[in-house]
Amino acid sequence: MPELPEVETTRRGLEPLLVGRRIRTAVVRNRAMRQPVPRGLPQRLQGATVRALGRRGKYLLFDCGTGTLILHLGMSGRLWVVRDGAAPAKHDHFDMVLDDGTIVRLRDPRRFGLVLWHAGDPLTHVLLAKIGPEPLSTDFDGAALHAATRGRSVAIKHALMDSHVVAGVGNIYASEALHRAAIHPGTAAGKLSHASCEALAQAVRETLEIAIRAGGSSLRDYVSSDGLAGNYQNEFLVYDRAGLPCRRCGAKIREIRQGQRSSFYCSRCQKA
DNA sequence: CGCCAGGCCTGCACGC
DNA sequence: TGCGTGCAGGCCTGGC
Repeated sequence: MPELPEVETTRRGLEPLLVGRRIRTAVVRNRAMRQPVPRGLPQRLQGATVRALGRRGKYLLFDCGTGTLILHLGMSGRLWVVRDGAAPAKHDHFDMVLDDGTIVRLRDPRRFGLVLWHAGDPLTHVLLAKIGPEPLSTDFDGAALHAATRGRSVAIKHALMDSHVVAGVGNIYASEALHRAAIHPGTAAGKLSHASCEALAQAVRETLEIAIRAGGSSLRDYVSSDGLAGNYQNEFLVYDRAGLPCRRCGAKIREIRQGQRSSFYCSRCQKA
């Protein structure tokens, strides 16, 4: 479930159910995530009231007053609300039981996700401190993208996925935004003009906003649960559309490998 | 069996 | 020396 639109969709879905609620108990069934889940986490959470549910990049931030639960969904993580008290399944590693009996449950088969605790300002956490501008904020625009890419020879697709350049853009939405801006994914980031950076920053913003409006994308391992089903996968311009016609010009979408990740683009719309 | 998958970190060799 | 870069590999499970 993991790029910014999916995380934001999750955040928006959980926020009204969570904020103001007390956490009755928390259960950790498997500590072996990308980093070990802190041993004392259930004790920290027990009795805490969730004051706010925020997001920075792909990280969800549960403000508990005395500290923050930092949660990342990795590649295969999903966070949803269980209302019927259903028994946890194989990869359900973490539960928060609220004072009204609902359960917020994390399922993450690959365990690339994170469940951490941080006392104080979460933005000072080592994993968050150096993250670049939020793409939907005014901090991110053509000038910011231009400044962040000067002198860099890396492919722009790669740069977009670099969280230090801009937060929250992953493999799907990098390809999508580049198509929207008519920029070839292999273009050296530092060669982009001011105008191209402006177009690309705008395209990143539009792509993410449209995807959020669609509730994010639902791929392969998605399990429908709580009205959190996303639909943006039906609107992909290029992602996973190799060989299919470009929605804009009709030329065949191509697939290449960049840094061991798949990139998709239209060779007619997106010039090198 | 091998390959692939929405993330992200580390280590290495290399060039400037 | 120190960076940026482009790789490879690792962390895991599951689907094809």
